[in-house]
Amino acid sequence: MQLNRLVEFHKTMGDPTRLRILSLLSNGPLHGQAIAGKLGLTAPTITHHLKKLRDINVVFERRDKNTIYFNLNHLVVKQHSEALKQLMEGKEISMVDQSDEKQKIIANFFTKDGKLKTIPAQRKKKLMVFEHLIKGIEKGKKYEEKEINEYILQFHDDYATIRREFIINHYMYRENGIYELNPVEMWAKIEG
Amino acid sequence: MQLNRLVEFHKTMGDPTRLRILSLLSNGPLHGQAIAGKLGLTAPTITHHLKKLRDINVVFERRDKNTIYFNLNHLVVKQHSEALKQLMEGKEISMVDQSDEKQKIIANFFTKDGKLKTIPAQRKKKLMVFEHLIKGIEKGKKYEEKEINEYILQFHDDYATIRREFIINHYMYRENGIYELNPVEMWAKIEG
DNA sequence: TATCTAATTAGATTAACATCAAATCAAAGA
DNA sequence: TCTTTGATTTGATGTTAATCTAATTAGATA
Repeated sequence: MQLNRLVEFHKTMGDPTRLRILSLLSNGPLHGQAIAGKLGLTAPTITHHLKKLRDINVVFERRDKNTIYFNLNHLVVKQHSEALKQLMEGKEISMVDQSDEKQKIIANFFTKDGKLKTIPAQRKKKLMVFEHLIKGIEKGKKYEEKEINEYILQFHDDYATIRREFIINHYMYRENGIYELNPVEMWAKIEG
Repeated sequence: MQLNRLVEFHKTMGDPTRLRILSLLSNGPLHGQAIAGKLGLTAPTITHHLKKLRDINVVFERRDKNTIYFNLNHLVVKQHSEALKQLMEGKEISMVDQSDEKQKIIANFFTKDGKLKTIPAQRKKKLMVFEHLIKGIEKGKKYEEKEINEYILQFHDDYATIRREFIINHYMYRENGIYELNPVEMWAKIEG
């Protein structure tokens, strides 16, 4: 987890209007005007806040005709909450003041706001990146394919490819459309 | 959990300097000048940030001679992380838009930033307040007395009284100085 | 094509806030 | 009492950000 991302996350959550928007979305998708109405604010204000919420990937949108429905992405919230708790337990902020070789390689493939620039071509590096991505997935929890897609989307548009790679390299397994994290021993080995 | 408190918490966490201070404190207490030195900032700046961190009870201080050592309070961080996750799961923001009778009584005993104004004299109300306070304690986890004190301190100065009440009314039990939450069935009953 | 609807952008206003230098405060020790 | 040391307060400065109104864009439908 990068310090920057964590700061942006909390800065975004530190506003009553945005928390209320998320609270509304927790009951299901809504379109902009509905949100504006329920909160007694104007449409531009809602657009403003939704942009910030999108920036940290905690909401995403689906279009239907002229109307855009905004959806909540629970996973991203959980991931950041976890990161903060770990920071409090003395865990290092990686890829910022970390000089470790492996961390440096990984950092090269991400933008400063945490997006994956490209999927590495080299197998070894690719696996390092996947191991990093998988960190937000909880052990022992069952995920719908849709949830996995939304989770990956915060890092990269091509969620289908990456989701497939998670399976191929045994980071996760799938059963009847339900995904779950594999134990570490099963993951593809990074040689060298 | 009140919306205001959650907003203040996240606003406070949404600053790189403050996250770095907390990261430093996770390795043990430090005094102001030490923090300033490590972060390359001036003393007034550190004072400024520590005040904000104290406001949300995520740090507390102990004096030794002329020097003030700042300590991290893990529990409060965990509590707020949990509250946010629950908000995302559709749980209501209590005591804000909640009209429920019981919630109203409780709300009367707290300031808008979550401090307990007084310990209720009436037994029934007192128990309601205790049930509210205990919400940040994790089931099945063992706590040192010191941790319990620090946890209570975020609500009220007289942590000794309240800690004792927790035991008397069977919200928690103590064994060899280690505290743990009791199952709900054991708690004192609120009649009426 | 003209029109309706939902969302966004632009620009303005106002409030909050991070940081620093200089001044002040408070406890300890000489 | 005087000095030292660590922490805080004050005031200034520059920046970020929440919200609104008015104007604009972009799809959909008639």
